[in-house]
Amino acid sequence: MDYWFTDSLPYLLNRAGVALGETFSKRIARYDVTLPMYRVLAILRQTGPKSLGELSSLVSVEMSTLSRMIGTMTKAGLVTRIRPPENGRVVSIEITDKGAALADELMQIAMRFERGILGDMDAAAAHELKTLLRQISQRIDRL
Amino acid sequence: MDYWFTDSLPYLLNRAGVALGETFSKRIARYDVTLPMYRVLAILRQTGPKSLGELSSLVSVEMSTLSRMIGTMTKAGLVTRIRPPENGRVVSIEITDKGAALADELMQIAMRFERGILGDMDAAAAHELKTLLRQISQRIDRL
DNA sequence: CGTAAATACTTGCAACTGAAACATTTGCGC
DNA sequence: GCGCAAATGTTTCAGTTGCAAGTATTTACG
Repeated sequence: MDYWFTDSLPYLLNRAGVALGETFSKRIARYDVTLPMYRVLAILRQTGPKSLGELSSLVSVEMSTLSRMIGTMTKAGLVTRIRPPENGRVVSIEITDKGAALADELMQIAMRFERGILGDMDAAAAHELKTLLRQISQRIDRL
Repeated sequence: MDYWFTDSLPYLLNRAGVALGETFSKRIARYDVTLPMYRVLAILRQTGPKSLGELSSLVSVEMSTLSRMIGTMTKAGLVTRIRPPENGRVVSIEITDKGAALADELMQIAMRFERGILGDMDAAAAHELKTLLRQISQRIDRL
């Protein structure tokens, strides 16, 4: 057998992803935000308003799930749903001041978290890793 | 701001992981196996019987979830639960012949799938990627 | 040896998820 | 313009998940 499952890319990717996600989730739990919520906030904060569909693909979350999530985030005062006059079937999600402040705070935590993990890793290697991950995503999309 | 969320490691990792998982899940759906089930089968097939706890950490799935999953896999005749005489509180999960045959078939698909993604990527780069992913997991475990 | 603590797993329950059905708005062909 | 198909979100419902509590077995300790 020339194939070893625990050396396969999907396995290693999942393992690292789950571990990272779980650990980071704990760090932000006290802000009453889940990891996907943080991702939404960070993206809105750094790239401005987005439609549900755009957000869905950016954060890799099903649209139905995201729709509900935006509902609870709206109740929490972190984002607002806006129906743009020029296109009535789109919903534009915008971050509130409160949401932006929270995003800033959480991104500080994320920065430190990432440094803690990549910290003593060769900077070039870290960059290489990210480049490869981007390539993987692209290749799958084209598949 | 010297931090760009969509360039962060957890984001890129999640994005690639979700995309890979979704695509591969579709490829094995017709065998009536979910992705986590495939992982269980592959590990059992390649490394022999495992306790629930071991499996849980190997496949990154909660033990309660896994316990139920093993239940349905047992009903499907893919694995068996065995209570070893020497330690009655452990449950040893063993793969059946049917499960082994399925695992072999699915691993062939996984092999081709991985080749399709890493195919035209530099072999050294692919290896580097895996090494880095392993390092990430280790660093988090120690965190 | 008997009881308390630890280990390993299972189950109950509330919350969450994904697929399908539904609703609304837009654009296209005529 | 009018009807119909496509685009975009929302809601419903059945199935799944994770946490906490429960059960069973083994180990430790007085």
